[in-house]
Amino acid sequence: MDANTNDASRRRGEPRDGVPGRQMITRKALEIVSEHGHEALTISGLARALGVTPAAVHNHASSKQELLQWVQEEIMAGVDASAFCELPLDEALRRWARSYRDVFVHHAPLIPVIAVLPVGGSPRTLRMYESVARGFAAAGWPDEEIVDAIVALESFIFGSALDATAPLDIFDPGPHAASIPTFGGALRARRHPGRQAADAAFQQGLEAMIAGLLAAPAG
Amino acid sequence: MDANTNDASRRRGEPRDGVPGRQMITRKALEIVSEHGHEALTISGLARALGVTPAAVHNHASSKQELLQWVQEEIMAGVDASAFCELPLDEALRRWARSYRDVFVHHAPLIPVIAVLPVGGSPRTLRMYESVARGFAAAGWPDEEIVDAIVALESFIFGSALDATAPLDIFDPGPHAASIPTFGGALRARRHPGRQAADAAFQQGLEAMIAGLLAAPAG
DNA sequence: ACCTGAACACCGTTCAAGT
DNA sequence: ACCTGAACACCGTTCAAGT
Repeated sequence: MDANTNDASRRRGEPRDGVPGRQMITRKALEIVSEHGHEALTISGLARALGVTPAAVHNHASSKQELLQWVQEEIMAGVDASAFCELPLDEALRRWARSYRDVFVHHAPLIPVIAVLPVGGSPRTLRMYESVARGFAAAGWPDEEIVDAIVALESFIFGSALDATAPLDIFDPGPHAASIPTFGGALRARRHPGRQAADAAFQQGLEAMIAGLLAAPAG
Repeated sequence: MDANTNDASRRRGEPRDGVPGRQMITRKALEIVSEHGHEALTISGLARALGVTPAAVHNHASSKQELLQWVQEEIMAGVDASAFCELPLDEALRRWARSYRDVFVHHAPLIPVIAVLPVGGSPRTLRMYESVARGFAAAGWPDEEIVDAIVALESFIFGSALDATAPLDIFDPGPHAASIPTFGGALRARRHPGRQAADAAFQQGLEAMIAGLLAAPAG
């Protein structure tokens, strides 16, 4: 039983007891995404969960885009980019990439929307990029190669997190199993079942990309 | 002027001249996505473009999910996985990955939806996986490593295509430019401007991942 | 300052009724 | 077989009116 249940007896214009504000709205939004997926994150549903009207939410977040930026800022707080000033580049990249992906696996359904969200509205995201860039620079990378490397890693991270949101039976060939003997055999030979499969693929790809990047920093 | 403009004078129940059917619906859906982005691909809008009611579209595709599977099957036809039976694995992977990404950059806004769509409904997608798996197997890869490698590459491909859909100014730091000296400098030092930036990051990442995978097939 | 209530222009989906 | 028309339960967004 939540204190924010809809109270139909409240008269119009009467303020609510708990000030909604950005903080409470963002918190509730993350709660909804965690429990019911990103398709459940609607202004209307959020307002319902807060016990107010959709128009009241719009009074704080002037658009759904702004609401998503609040969520982005909140989520990026979980990404750990602290290793770049203490560890060698490869180890720092490993830690950063894992925590980055973990955050988006935990809030998986938000990936496609946050991956294309401008970062200017999220100071925390900018600080993360600054840390990663410093790691590359400290390792002797030339300025003009750094952003491409970061974008490539981030693409892999987002793609992997996206993959982790796919249904477990995404590779189920259905009635066409007979036409894919090799791939079907490879599917059955996999070491890690269910949810762990996506993790294993991420680990393998991350090691490959880091090794490949650090072996050929000239692009 | 399209022949499919809405004809309000047609009486109810009267069949249309051009049979809509799966083929015409899919064609129109791709047209809409190419011209107006994936957010414009709605059953209602599609019906409007076809000059019928939304219910008429539902008569063929019983849900939006089914419509998207038709689109998936159509789009995957553009992915070239033919190189795996004629070229060395690394070169075949390069060709496949580039054509795969090109297809989804061309139909960019569909990535987040198709990336998590079960493949059982798309025979063409299954055939593609079979070709890639055969390429790995022919190169001597053990069965249990193949799927993870494919998934890792695919995650990077989807992530890169997703990145290509991001607004050009996604890295614009806005009022916080002063707080990111290193990253800001790296942004200005990039060799490739605008749309080419995403391509460059993809190329660098692809070479890194292929090199990394083929150097350590044991994962 | 902040909310309600009502409106507007949309969605996807279902289904009886028509031809 | 295939479509229309109407309905249902939703969206995001705006805005006058209330306190």
